[in-house]
Amino acid sequence: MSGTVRTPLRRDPIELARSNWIGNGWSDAADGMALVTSIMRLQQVFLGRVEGVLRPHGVTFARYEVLRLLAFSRSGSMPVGKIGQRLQVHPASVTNAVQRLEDAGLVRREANPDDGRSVLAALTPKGRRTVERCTDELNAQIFSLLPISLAEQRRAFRALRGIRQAVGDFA
Amino acid sequence: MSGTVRTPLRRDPIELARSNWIGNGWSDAADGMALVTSIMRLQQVFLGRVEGVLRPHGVTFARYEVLRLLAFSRSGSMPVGKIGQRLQVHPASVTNAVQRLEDAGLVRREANPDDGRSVLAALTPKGRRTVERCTDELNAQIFSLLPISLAEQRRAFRALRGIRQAVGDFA
DNA sequence: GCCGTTCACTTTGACGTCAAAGCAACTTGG
DNA sequence: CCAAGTTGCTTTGACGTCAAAGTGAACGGC
Repeated sequence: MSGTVRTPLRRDPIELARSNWIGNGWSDAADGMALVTSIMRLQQVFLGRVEGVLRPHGVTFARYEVLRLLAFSRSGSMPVGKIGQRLQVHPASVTNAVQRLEDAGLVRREANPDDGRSVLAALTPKGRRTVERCTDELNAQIFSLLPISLAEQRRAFRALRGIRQAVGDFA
Repeated sequence: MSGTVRTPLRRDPIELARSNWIGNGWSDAADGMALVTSIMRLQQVFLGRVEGVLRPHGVTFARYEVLRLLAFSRSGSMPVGKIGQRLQVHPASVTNAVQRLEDAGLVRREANPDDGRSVLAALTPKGRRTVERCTDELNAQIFSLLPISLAEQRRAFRALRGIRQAVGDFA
């Protein structure tokens, strides 16, 4: 969709919605609506950019996150269920991602010797090379180039972390 | 998935990732990574909550946004292309949403008398009743109850708006 | 007045996400 | 020690999103 918006809109559509909210007597919800909507929109923007960087490497953001997590782990492998907990995604999504990563030769499935129900996902050498390259590009092209100051990034992060904590994302 | 996370994680997984970033010498990208990841995660959380509120009304968030936009318009109708621009979503997504809203009797498609290529989506009375009920519930159950102060909501909104503007979301 | 281009929308296909159901392995109470 | 319940993962189905291709209407230059 990024490529579809020919002309940037004159006025911020979220400010417009906020005005409409206030005009309808919903002032007490206007700021929350604006914040939630902003988050929705930015997720869409960032996801598009991130996938643009990752596409040449043949991975999506969901799969990159799995690779990244495995690369940080001591052994380079982890039970599928634990991946889901750490990334906070549905088990079915992890199954899907690991399946495709395995098809691409970036990950190998192994039996868990400690638990016959569990499946380990293990990084292959190719997977490790891929994740390092992807990380370098994401850092260089996106994460280190956000168009607001570091101080503002940290402030925004802290505010959002407050929400995440309050909704029970972590203790 | 909300219902799938049994136990909140001990430590914030994003803080963990941030530590790993710094430990790997990617300090200049760590804050950006943390902010982007937070946005991704919160989108998931809020989308889940919003859809939970809307589900009993038989609409999804994507469809609700279309209804809400139409309800704010003078005539209660709008070309589908303009809907896509205002909501900043791909034309195919609008086609999809309008199709399902029409199937549910919440919207009617009409020819645009001014342009034979264009299709108008027009709110039906049932659509208008639905969107008002949905808005009331979203306001009461989500937007007016965010677990950070109004001041923090506004600060976070402004920081995120700065990003949205910088990436060309609006002029 | 025509032809080529642009524009508005739709269709198709790939992908990720969640919910719910299914299955096999592990655990627990009696 | 076995039946009942729980846990870890997979499968299936519905939905939204984007990219790319397709269709038909409108426009613009000659």
